[in-house]
Amino acid sequence: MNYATAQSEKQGVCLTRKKEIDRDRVLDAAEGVILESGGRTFTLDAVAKRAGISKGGLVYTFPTKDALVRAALEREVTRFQKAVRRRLGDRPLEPFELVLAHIDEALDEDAATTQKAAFLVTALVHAPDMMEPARRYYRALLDPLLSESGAAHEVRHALLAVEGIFLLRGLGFVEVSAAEHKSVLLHAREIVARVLSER
Amino acid sequence: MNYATAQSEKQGVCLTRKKEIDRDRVLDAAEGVILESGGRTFTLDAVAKRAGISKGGLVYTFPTKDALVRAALEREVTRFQKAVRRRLGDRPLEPFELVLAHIDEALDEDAATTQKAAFLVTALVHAPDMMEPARRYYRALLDPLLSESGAAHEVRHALLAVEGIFLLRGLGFVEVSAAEHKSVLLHAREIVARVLSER
DNA sequence: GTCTATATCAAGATAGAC
DNA sequence: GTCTATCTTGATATAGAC
Repeated sequence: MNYATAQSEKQGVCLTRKKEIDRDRVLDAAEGVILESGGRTFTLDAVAKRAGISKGGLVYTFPTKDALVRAALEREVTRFQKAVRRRLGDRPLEPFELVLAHIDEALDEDAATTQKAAFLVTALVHAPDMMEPARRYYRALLDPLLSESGAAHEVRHALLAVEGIFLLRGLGFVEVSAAEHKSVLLHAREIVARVLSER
Repeated sequence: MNYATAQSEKQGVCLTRKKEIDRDRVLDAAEGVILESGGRTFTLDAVAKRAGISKGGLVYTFPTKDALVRAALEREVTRFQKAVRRRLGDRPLEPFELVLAHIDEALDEDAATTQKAAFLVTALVHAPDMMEPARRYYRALLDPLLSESGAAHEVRHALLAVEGIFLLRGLGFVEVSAAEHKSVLLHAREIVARVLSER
């Protein structure tokens, strides 16, 4: 059957055959549009144009706008999550160490990446029920800290400060230089590191 | 002239004449729609219906959607700002005390009000350049803390944690009970109060 | 000053050619 | 699998009656 033939052709490495739409390239375009326009002109046309494909091709790859937003958010969250896990090596996911790794990863990303992730928040407005990936991530990070123990208080506070500057800046509520942002993260890191060393 | 007559009739207390559209009622409706729908069905029709007026009447009162969003945000920010100022009485706007008053006011508001304000963030996506009121407020609050002095570090950190839980919760990234939210704010308040008393 | 009815336009989604 | 062209919807904004 030529259907099966087409399938196998698709899965192999094709240098000569018709190009397939690169999902990552599309997601980059989507994030780029959101980042630059702040969400107002976050339209399928804009994404397609930026990705250098037609709207039909875009819609074929991501059947709905929700699917596009979900994929963009999911990619961003899992990328960050994997980077955090990598820092922990094969150690178990101990709550305080998880927070420390989270902060360290945030410190390592440059301002542009931070901004990029923050503006994904904007996308949520277009598809508010698509934030499950982000919710899962934050739950793992924050839930263990919502108990009432003293040290958890401190770590929770540090984590919230990190997210606070991240969101305030990303949403455009405050203008904060990269240096000031970094200074906040370093302070938070100090606190968590101290708590960890004192145990 | 009957034009002047109509004007004076409008300005006086009219019990019998045709009612004038209550701007606050409209803004309440706008916030209600945003709050319940998360911004997706934040449409003029929805606002008009909720306010119990026609779309024409709505558009007459707020000529554009941007004007509506701006007014809603401005009202919310100035309301909060005035409440904070009231706490300070006639004292000058000393940075640390300002932060303390900000936290105290946030503590006094119930969860619903907090959520309401947080979801106004959603409205910003519809009119991103309308956030000047919020930016002004945050600038006054945060800028004095961005210096490098040690005490400012601590106060800044506390403030950011407060805003962090506020935004994470308001945007739906984490599910936090009212009690947990309050606990975070109380911890932050403790820190700022201690810094103030130690000076 | 407020309402009804409508023009206008843009965006998400579809159908069919290649 | 991707593209062009089109359909459909729904939302902003306007025009004109009351």
